[in-house]
Amino acid sequence: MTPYDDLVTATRPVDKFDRRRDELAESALLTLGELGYARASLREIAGNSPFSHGVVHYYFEDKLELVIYSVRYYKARCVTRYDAVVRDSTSAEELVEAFAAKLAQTIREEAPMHRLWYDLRTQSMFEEALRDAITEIDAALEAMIWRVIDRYATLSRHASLVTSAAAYGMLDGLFQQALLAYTAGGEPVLDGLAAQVRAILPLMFRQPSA
Amino acid sequence: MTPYDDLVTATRPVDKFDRRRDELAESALLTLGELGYARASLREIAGNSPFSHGVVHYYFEDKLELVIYSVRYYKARCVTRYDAVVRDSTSAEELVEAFAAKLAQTIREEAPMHRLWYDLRTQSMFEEALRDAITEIDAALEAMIWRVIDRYATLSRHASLVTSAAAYGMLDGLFQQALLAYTAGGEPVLDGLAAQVRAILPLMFRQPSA
DNA sequence: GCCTGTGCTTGACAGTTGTCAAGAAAAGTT
DNA sequence: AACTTTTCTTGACAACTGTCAAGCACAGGC
Repeated sequence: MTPYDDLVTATRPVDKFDRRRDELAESALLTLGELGYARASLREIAGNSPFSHGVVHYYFEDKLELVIYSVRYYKARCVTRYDAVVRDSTSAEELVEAFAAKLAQTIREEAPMHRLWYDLRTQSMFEEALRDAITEIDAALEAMIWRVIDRYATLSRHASLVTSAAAYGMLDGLFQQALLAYTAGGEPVLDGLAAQVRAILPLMFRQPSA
Repeated sequence: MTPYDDLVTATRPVDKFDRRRDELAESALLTLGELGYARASLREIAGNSPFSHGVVHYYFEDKLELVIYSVRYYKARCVTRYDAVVRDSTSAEELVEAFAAKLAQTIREEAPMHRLWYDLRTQSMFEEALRDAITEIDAALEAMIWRVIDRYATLSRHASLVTSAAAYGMLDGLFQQALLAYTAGGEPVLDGLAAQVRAILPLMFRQPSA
């Protein structure tokens, strides 16, 4: 770390360090997603990476820091998952359709990551050290869902009947249920999720009298 | 086990055996609820019981069998939790009110058991050996919720707009959210849960035009 | 070409885990 | 009272865990 490095780009050395952390996080997510938090040992994690098991303590304080860093690293990317849908939809019906499809797609394509998320969120009820990070990510996910709900309200010209927390809680429940069923039963259940969302989202808004 | 024992009561020895299993399960639930599935060791479990750590393998094949037996033992009691509410309510409003209160109460009084349940359900996505038992209990919980929904439909004379699975998924999501918040923030959040349920349950039925 | 510091590997550590066998203790039978 | 069976405890086992220190490899600066 020479002085003029800092002149060129103020955060160069940190960046290099952080790039390795990201690389490790990416590898860790593979194993964590496969085995879950409790059963993913550092040796197993390192085994699925280009590095040896000792390297973790060069880049992270302990296992917990690696896990938290990893899940933050993942979730940072995916809290914008529905933003394109929100932006591009031009009618409430189109929005619901695209949103439901995207929900099913992410289960299909990233089931292990979602399993890991629910695992960590549940562990945070037993392990206080996890709580802050989980709470923060959960809030970001709630905000993500609310952008969908709010957009629906705008497009349909109907005020939402539910709070942000309630909308997130309910949709998250359906999502988790679908993930569980998908894990046991595979592909077929995803159509059910889409159908559920199509049926339920409109109920959160003032109904056209019928 | 003498022959005439079987004459007196056909299942006597089994019952005695099972009574000890229940006793062990009850102790195990204490520790499991406190530490979660992964961190609750057999020694810790036995430590919170009148027995020593070796006794587990006299009554159970392995740790998994003990855990599954324990959670089954607990859930068998509590899938009837809302039946009195269902039976005694004489109006839809009264039903919602009593149901919401009961939901909050069970978080207040049995939070560790609920944490354990969600822990095990999540672990079942990683550990196939858990899946059958979890699936079965989950179905029983869904049926429990449906009895409430169905009763509401009868009392309010409005057909339900959601399926059994959807109703369970949504309410379970809200419940889990409240449990998480309660674990971090305590008592105050429970009022929020009751309010949410009051607001949301009616949305699952055909609305009075408004 | 030597030297220094960063990056990484290796091997060991102390502690914990589920499991089980050997036998003590208790209960039941004759 | 002698003997059998059931019940339970103790102590050991191999495997596995997170952690960390010692040292190798290899870059860049002199």
